[in-house]
Amino acid sequence: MNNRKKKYNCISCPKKANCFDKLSKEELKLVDDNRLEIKYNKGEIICKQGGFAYNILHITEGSAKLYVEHNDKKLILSLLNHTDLIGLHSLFYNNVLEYSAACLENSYICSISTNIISTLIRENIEFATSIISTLNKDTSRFYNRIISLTQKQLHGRLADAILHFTKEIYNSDEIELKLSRKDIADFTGMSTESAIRILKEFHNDKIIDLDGKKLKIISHQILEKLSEIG
Amino acid sequence: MNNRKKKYNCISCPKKANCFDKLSKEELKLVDDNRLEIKYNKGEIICKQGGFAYNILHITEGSAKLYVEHNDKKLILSLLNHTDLIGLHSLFYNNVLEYSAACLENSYICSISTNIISTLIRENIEFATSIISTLNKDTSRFYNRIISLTQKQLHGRLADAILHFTKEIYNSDEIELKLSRKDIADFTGMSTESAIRILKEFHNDKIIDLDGKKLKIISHQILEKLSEIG
DNA sequence: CGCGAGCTTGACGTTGTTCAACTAGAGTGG
DNA sequence: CCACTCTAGTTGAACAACGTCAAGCTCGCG
Repeated sequence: MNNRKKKYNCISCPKKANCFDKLSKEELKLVDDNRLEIKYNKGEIICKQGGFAYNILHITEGSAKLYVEHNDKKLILSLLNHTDLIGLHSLFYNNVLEYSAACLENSYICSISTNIISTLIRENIEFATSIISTLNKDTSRFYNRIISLTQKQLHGRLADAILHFTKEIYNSDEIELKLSRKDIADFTGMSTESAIRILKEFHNDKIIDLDGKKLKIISHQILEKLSEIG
Repeated sequence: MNNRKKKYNCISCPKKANCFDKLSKEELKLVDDNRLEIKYNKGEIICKQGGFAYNILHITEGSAKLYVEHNDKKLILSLLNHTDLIGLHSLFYNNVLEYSAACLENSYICSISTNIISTLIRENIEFATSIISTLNKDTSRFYNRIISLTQKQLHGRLADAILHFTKEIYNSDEIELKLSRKDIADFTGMSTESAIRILKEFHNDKIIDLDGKKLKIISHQILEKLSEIG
């Protein structure tokens, strides 16, 4: 499996997901020997809803969107970066993926067989509890998403999205979005036109400063308020 | 802790959640010795969003609704019966609950300290993987819920709900709902009035037969179609 | 018998989508 | 270098979906 030169290796990889910190050097070596490193271009699909879930994916470099599809409509559930693993939700449950993921920029993805991960879970209880912790963190994000999407109106949903991007994804008030307007609409569960209209409204009302994909928060206070009142 | 007479005991309990099948008799004894059995009346709250998550709850008899609250509005995420455990999503992650649960009828609830469950997870890897499986099954239900709630219109959402109740909760085409009209609305993310109107529409169109809380499916086909087209 | 909670109905207003047209910018081939 | 095309982004108007409000109803219960 090691027939291609890899850019990273698991033992020294500075971007490995948290749960891998629980693994010994020998265990990391096992992962390293059994992974593939794949380069994807912007827009390419990493894994597909309805397909087999044989691998756990890790974004070593780049970023991706995770989404579910229904009748040609998409809902982006989350944005992924190197802190996330894709596919954990199929472990010990089913081997069919319930979501798709696609790259938002050119990315390097590590692919590890679920067998390897399952084996490590069975052999290293610290790793196992860390996986449970990771799963539950994901679920926690779901609760926030589902409240936002079902209980709030467009302005509240968009405020949530902007706060999520700046606080949790980029950790900066001034960001360069990798999402298209349609992606923003798919993330907030509204039509593209509505997303554009409200973004412009926020801009005109000096809540944000928006120039193409450059976004800067001007008033945290108003965004938080909009998020709260829904 | 054993100062009150209990109606059930873990070793012989016919209704224990699946993951407890992985425990030895000694381990089940440990659970049995460290649990409380509490009788709740219909409508009473079992656990509260924002409160501490010190216990894992199991519905030994009865049923409950699990919901999230935001600005006085509720969204019922799922209906619970004896196959479910409440509180697993806080394990190894945080000790604050992200949802509430309330009884839909008079119920017996077992309360087990998360410490006991954590210990068992660390000591019994089959139990641990079974917990992961349970968590992932829950997440899978979330995917369906979030698609239903965000991508479908009222008729599709209500069709989803009816199919869910009959197929997954009661496993019968003819059921006696324990939910009020408002609960149905909270489950499908619509106003009470809309829920009533569309239920009546389904009744008039001979898709279901509805008399108070007695519900019978007449046309699976149309319900499935409505669910599909959204 | 009267009270109150849950249920039901119709009228109306708001929210958000759809549709169609238009614009700007990036890539392509002659 | 200039049409040409293609895609993403933008705008306004019409329309549909859905919630809100207010009123009336029903049924169980004290």
